[in-house]
Amino acid sequence: MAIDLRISTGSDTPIYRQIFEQVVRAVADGRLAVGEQMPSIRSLAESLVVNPNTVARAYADLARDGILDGHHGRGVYVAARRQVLSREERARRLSRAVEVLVCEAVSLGSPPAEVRRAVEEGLSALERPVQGGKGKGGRDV
Amino acid sequence: MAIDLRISTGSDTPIYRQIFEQVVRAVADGRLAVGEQMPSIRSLAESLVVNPNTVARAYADLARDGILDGHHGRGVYVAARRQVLSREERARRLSRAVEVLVCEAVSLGSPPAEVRRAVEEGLSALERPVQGGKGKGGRDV
Amino acid sequence: MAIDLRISTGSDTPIYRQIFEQVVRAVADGRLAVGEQMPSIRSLAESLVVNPNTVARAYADLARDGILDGHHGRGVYVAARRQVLSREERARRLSRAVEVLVCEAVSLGSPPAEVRRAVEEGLSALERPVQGGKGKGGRDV
Amino acid sequence: MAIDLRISTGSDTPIYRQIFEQVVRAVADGRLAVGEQMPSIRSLAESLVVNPNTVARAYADLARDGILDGHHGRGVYVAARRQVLSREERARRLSRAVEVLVCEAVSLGSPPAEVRRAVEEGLSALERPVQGGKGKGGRDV
DNA sequence: GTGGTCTAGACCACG
DNA sequence: GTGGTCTAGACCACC
Repeated sequence: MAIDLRISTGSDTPIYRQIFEQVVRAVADGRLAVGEQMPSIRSLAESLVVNPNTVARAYADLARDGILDGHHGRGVYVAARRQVLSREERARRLSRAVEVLVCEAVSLGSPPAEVRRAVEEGLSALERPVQGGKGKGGRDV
Repeated sequence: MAIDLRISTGSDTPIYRQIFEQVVRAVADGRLAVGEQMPSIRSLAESLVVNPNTVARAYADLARDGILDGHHGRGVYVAARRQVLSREERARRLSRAVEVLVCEAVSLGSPPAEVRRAVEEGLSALERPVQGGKGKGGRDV
Repeated sequence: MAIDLRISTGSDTPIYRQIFEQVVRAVADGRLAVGEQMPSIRSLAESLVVNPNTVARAYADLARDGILDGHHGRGVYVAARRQVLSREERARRLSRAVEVLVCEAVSLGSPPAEVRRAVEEGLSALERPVQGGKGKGGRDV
Repeated sequence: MAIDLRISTGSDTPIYRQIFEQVVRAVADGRLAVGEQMPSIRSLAESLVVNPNTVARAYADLARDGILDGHHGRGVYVAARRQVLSREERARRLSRAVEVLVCEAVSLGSPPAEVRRAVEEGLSALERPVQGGKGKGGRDV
């Protein structure tokens, strides 16, 4: 199998977004090579036990962002990586994401050191291969 | 000084959440002092041109998290800081927030170093409370 | 089995709070098992003849306290039990609840012994979970 | 001074109720003797720094329950103690108050032992003279 | 179909 | 005047 996806129905992240993010990450990691064929929408939906519409939405978002290509009946492929966002836009989105994190930390009363530790932990997982589900555990309801 | 709030109706962040976040940050920054009275639900709703229920929801969430304290007929006040959630719950929420950030970073193609820099920038605002300037003339509410 | 809820509109306890309390007790009693699906907001609202928002508020409060877990488009489920609040916060809330009870007892002229007896009676329901009887034919929702 | 009242504006118990309950308790304790004159509405309101309407409401509730008597221009007096509620009604109210406490305990995840301890603590304060404010601290906003 | 957000406006409790 | 509760009904996101 080309890619190992884990979705968690217990997460508050929508399933289509989880698929999106994990594919993006797999491409970034090199676990999915440029030109490689993705599983079809229906087969992936079946193996993940989710609605095909959900997979279709993830694939559509990935195609929109230039990570995947095709899906006109001949299969879906990993596209050549290219920057779709300007440097400014990327910085804006990153700092918005950080803002959300910091706000959560402040509202929790977590000190900066605790935030840094959590961020390092989150980032460290980035550079190592995935070794299982993340979040609250897959398929928990 | 009260507080200068700005909301954007076009954002994908709900209005009540925008209010929540801005109040949290204002309290963390020291722009809102403990014991200070917040604008009333009705007056804030009027100046933001949103429904009073929306403001009420934000205030209720802030009260639930121990940031504000509301009293029947007497207004809403900035509460003394206290830890409401258990250590486990805080860790759970913090790591979920980090995961969202990391996924966003990966999706943006931002390397870990860039994430760390952005986080440090976000955290730095917490460690240097506002020093009493009058601002640039934003619309106080 | 779902759950048999009854609300009274004439009570001074808000409807959303009545729902909250009954669900809490049902979970504590074992009448609602972890992972079990709750009736949908709309269907419960219809059978209780209240506004869906009222049920939604009760469900939201229950989710906030870690008793239920709701997912977009997939319904609301009984969550795994966990400690959400810090020890200090729990002690604070518990002692406030006790104070209300004691004041009521004093106002009623009930001696301490009577209060202790009533408390034991109230607590005993927690320690003997329901044993699977079908009830007396209450209107299940 | 005949009676020492402490009100806490930080409590979620209405001020008029706090006054009510403390007077009831003082009568039960014997700190207020039958026939003793109460401070006037306006003087009590002034010393507690609350609205006279609030004191008036408390006195009215106390008169309704047969704890106070008079206030037709000749002052308010502690009435002869008498049972105003039937045994059944008292039991019903007490068990409702216990129900609220138990529900709170369950939703907090506090075990029965913790509840018993908190109740004992609350009851023990009953039999000793008051030695200061209770709750979150008087006059805190 | 599900839950989440927002608006509009009513009514009540508290001070 | 304040905040809290409830209703009615709209629109959106997710599955």
